[in-house]
Amino acid sequence: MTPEEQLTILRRGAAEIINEEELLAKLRQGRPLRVKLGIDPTAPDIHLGFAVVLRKLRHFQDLGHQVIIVIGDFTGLIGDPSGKKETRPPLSPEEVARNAATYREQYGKILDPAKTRVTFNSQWLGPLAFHDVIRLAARTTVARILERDDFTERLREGRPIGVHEILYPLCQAYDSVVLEADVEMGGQDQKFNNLMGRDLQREHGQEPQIVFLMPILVGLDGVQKMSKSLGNYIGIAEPPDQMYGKVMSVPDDAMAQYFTLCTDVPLDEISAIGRGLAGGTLHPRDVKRRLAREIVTIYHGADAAAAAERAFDRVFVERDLPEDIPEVTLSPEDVRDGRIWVVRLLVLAGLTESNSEARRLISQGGVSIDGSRCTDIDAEIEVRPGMVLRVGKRRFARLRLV
RNA sequence: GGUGGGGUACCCAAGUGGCAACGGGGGCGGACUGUAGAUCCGCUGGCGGAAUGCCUUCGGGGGUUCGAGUCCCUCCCCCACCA
Repeated sequence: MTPEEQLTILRRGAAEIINEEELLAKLRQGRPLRVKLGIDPTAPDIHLGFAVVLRKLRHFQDLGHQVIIVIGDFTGLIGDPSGKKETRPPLSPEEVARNAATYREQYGKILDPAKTRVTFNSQWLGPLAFHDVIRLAARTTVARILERDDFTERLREGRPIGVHEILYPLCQAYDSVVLEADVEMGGQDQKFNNLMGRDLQREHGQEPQIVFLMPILVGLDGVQKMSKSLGNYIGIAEPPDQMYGKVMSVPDDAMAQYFTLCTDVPLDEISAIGRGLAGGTLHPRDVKRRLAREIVTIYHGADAAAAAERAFDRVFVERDLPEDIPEVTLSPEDVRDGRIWVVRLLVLAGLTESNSEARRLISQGGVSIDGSRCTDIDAEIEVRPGMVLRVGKRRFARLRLV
């Protein structure tokens, strides 16, 4: 494949490439490029937002390039300050190790493990002596580092900035030097850090890396970036049904971005979809169903996606019961004369956390038993095995008696 | 070392003697529908099988008061500015 063709593939979805000419020049060298991605091992599960970057790495791999994942077990001790409004508490070595292990398990769903090299930056950052760190720190200035948007903002708002946080970009940049990276991949919020790598490589007489930035995927709320801590994410290891449902809850406005960044649907087809939506010839729901199918297929296969769609329709479109309902066992002492108080029943079934919550849901009309709504807080329910309790649209339990 | 500002529920944030605690976000439920999308409405400490009922909660611990998030004492923690 010609370098120009490669560039076309790589460009898909990219937010910014600094810069394309240099990337093209590197591609023309005809050797496998070393494409680096630093991982901050804080969130243990890979979600679609993070997958955006991994998928781009996969594109590089498919074009014959080498991917190097740097698990930032050392920088993880700092916690990437990017985009953070506050200092992040450092992770313990145990946490870092556990999270790194999870990553190793999960990235194989996207990357080709045979073409992926995994490194830990404690390997080279750990042995540095304090005087090495000082020398490294001398390569840049406080003013330069404070240029970073998030630092500037925190400074202005009087929020704390730890001295160790200032070292973060330097550590990451040093990774690039050690690995002689040709390209550093990252989310858009990594721009500053990745540029620092470029500068530092130049100082070390290396050919500077290409800074390759992908957009930040918006989360399920449609506003904030997808992240584990905000709870607005779709994990790539989540079961198909759950994944499908979550994709269906993506706001309409975010669909185009998801198609571009999370699926392999060709770009011209995506813009055709966009036109169809704007012109009213395509129904947003159908488009979203397609999106959900595409995404679930990537991580679980076409069969699972089809099954997830059926399950979704069953529960949310037809308002029918799902096929698999968790069973709950009642013991005889919970039941008196074959009856039990609804509130108690819901709590015992684990459908509500407290009596108060159960009362609330009942009076709001959110509880039904065998399909008929129960609005009486005082109701005595005659228990029968196989009875199905439903709270809201999504919580179910089937009764079993001992 | 000095001065000043803070710690309230999942988060943000009001509240200077009557507080289970304004408001926003989030979450949950309902209606509607096009899906867990959009919009509108409601709920959002626990116990309590109906209470103007009881218990627990405003950084910790004491105290004043019929009554304290609110006043007093003390301790802990965070931040900024000056040096």
